[in-house]
Amino acid sequence: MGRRSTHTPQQLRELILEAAQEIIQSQGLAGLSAREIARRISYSPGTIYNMFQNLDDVVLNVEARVLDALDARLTAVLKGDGDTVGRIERLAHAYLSFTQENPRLWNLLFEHHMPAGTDLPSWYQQKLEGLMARVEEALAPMFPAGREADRQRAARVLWAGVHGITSLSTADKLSIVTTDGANRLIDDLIGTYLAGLRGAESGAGAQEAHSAKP
Amino acid sequence: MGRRSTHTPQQLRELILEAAQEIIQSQGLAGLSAREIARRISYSPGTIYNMFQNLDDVVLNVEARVLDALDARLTAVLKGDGDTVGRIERLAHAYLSFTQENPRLWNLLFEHHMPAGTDLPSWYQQKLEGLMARVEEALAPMFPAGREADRQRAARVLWAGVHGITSLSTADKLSIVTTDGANRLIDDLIGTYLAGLRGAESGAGAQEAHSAKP
DNA sequence: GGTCATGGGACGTCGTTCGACGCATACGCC
DNA sequence: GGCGTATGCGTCGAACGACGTCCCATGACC
Repeated sequence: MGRRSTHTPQQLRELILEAAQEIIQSQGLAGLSAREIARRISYSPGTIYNMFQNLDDVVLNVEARVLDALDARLTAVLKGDGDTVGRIERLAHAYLSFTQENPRLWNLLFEHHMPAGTDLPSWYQQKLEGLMARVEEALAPMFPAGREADRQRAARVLWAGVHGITSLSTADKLSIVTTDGANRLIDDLIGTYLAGLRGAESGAGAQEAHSAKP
Repeated sequence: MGRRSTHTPQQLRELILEAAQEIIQSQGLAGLSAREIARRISYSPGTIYNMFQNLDDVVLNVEARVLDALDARLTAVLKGDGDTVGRIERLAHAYLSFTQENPRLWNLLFEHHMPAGTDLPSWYQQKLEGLMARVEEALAPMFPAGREADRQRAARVLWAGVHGITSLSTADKLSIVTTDGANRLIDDLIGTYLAGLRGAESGAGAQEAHSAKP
């Protein structure tokens, strides 16, 4: 069979990723197969291997799309204004909504592993750091200059905490009945943790939450 | 080939689960196959289907063993005494150590999903609640009688928070370099969250879900 | 001798490879 | 410029080994 010239290589890549994403979205990673992708885009399985190294490579690129979509969502939410706590809560709830709207795509990020011996590509790590940067950004007003390390740690703790609540709740492993439960837990985490942060600050006299340092 | 009578059904089950656990431990869930289990225990693949419904069933029972092992570890850690915060931190670090010693077994709990339409069995949910009960237990001294709902929420938030840190850290998705990083984040979470709890208590006499922000 | 655990082949699936095919393009020739 | 041929390479689909699962003749135990 000769070349078709119906799609440019770039279009073909997108076609494959789009199909793969749809399959994962509706049937989970376990439902993904090279043959099923090929069927959907009316190409043969072999063609996929012209564009990607293997199925893992396809999956990794779908993950990239998911991370981008999540980042877009968080970025949009940060556009509005409001007090610091409110912004953080909006971020967290946006994260939770995203995972609830796209549970299988989000699960993909954690159930798919690189074959042994190969690390995550650096662009992947950069996308992760970009997400974390959103939290640090929202957290910035609470930390005076010079406390970047503290801000970074707080951002990671909150990010991981929200992730944990989200993860256990979508996996149905937190003994939570309602969706609302996860939202409440997130508010509790953020409210209480930030209260603890402020308490430590004022208690130690090192810094004040919202006021400028003398 | 006739019956062997070299193993009782119960022994055979254990043999299968043991082999499956070893495979997952060394190669991850993706490396597990009925044929590989059969090879290791010197039975044929068909025999596995006499003892278990299918491979998912085998995996689910391996998960049960992992949950039991984790529970035993947490229980042992709670035996000692110390102040409340110390006990909680010991719990959390025990959880983290367990996941670091058995990363693939622990991952199993989250990368394996029930086939669509079937829920987690109730005994599985009970094991999860048993784990959560450990946290509530350690948290008990901080809550007066009548605040069981608050204690339950705090336990879930802390459990999920530690889980999130652990999860992202073992998946290498928290931009953490050292193992020590995860430990520090956990201490920060517990210390700061509990400080926030205490602040809310002394301020309002009792904490409330959303009003924890002063 | 009857029961039934067991072995192992069968079926349809999978990921991945690879050589043959034939379309799109480039070139040679008139 | 037009036409025929040669070349390159995108594409197909068969092939391979491994997979989950099913099935039933077999033959070891009671």
